[in-house]
Amino acid sequence: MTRAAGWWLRLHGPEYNLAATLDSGQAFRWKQMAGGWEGVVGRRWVRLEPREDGGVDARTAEDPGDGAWLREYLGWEDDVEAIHRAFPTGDACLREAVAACRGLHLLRQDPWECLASFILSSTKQIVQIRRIVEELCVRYGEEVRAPGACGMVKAFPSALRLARLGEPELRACGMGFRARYLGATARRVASGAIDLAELRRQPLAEARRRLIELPGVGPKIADCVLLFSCGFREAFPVDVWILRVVRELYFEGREVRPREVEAFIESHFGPEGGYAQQYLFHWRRLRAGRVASAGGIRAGSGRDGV
DNA sequence: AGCCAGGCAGAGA
DNA sequence: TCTCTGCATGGC
Repeated sequence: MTRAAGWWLRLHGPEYNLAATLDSGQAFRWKQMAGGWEGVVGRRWVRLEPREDGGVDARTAEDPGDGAWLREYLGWEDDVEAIHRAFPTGDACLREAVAACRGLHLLRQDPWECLASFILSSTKQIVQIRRIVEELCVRYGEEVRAPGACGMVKAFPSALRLARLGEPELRACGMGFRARYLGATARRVASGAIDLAELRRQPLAEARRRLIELPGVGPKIADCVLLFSCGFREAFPVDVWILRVVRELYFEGREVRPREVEAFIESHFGPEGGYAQQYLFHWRRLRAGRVASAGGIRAGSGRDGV
């Protein structure tokens, strides 16, 4: 339906958790504003508001059509109850994590935006990744129609656009040594040396190999792209938070080697491991008070309290 | 003030 | 194959 200020779309479904989904380190551009979340999906500005019944109201600046693009992006059709049933039985730790962020969905993002964002993520805190990505968009993204005084926001800049920039222009966004990796990978994507849209149609191992060939992309970032944009739900990115939480929950806090942790992960979590990973990651960060949208449930000073 | 951050690449063993 | 180190920048 349409109104003077734009278009509305109503998504019906049980218990979709916008805060947990949009503020769990999968995507970096969503802003919580006046009880809703505002961001850009592809070339569309979107405002999402949670509904009492668990559904979501979406406001757009232009005709959203049937909204299939938004349902796709939000992972709306993912049957999370079935996914929970696929988790290892008897894993009480995982059940607690699921309970703490019920309604969290994995997103299906644009592969280029996801890849570029995670190249910028290495040894950066999420708050800082947000700032760098925002700066990159403000400087080099194309305008997208939006409500408000300004009337527009910026899309995520294309690979071609970034490929044509020099390293100093990228560094100006505050990304430091990652500028060389982002520029080099942008050139590989822009030249057609790799087809990101094709990855989802390849076997996971093959897609992963292709991604790791890119400058600045190793196993962790490859897994993020596979999980957050290609729909490979068995992909399991292992970062410092996952290392920490898996050691705490399954190794009594012992400083076991990453190799050993990865072997455990591979044998334990199964085909929906990617979802399990996201629950554990977000739950652990909630507990550490590192999630802005958590508001009232912040734990103490924000330092890690075991 | 000093440690750490959704890691990766290159060097050397 | 593995371990170690440098890398830019800024939050806490």
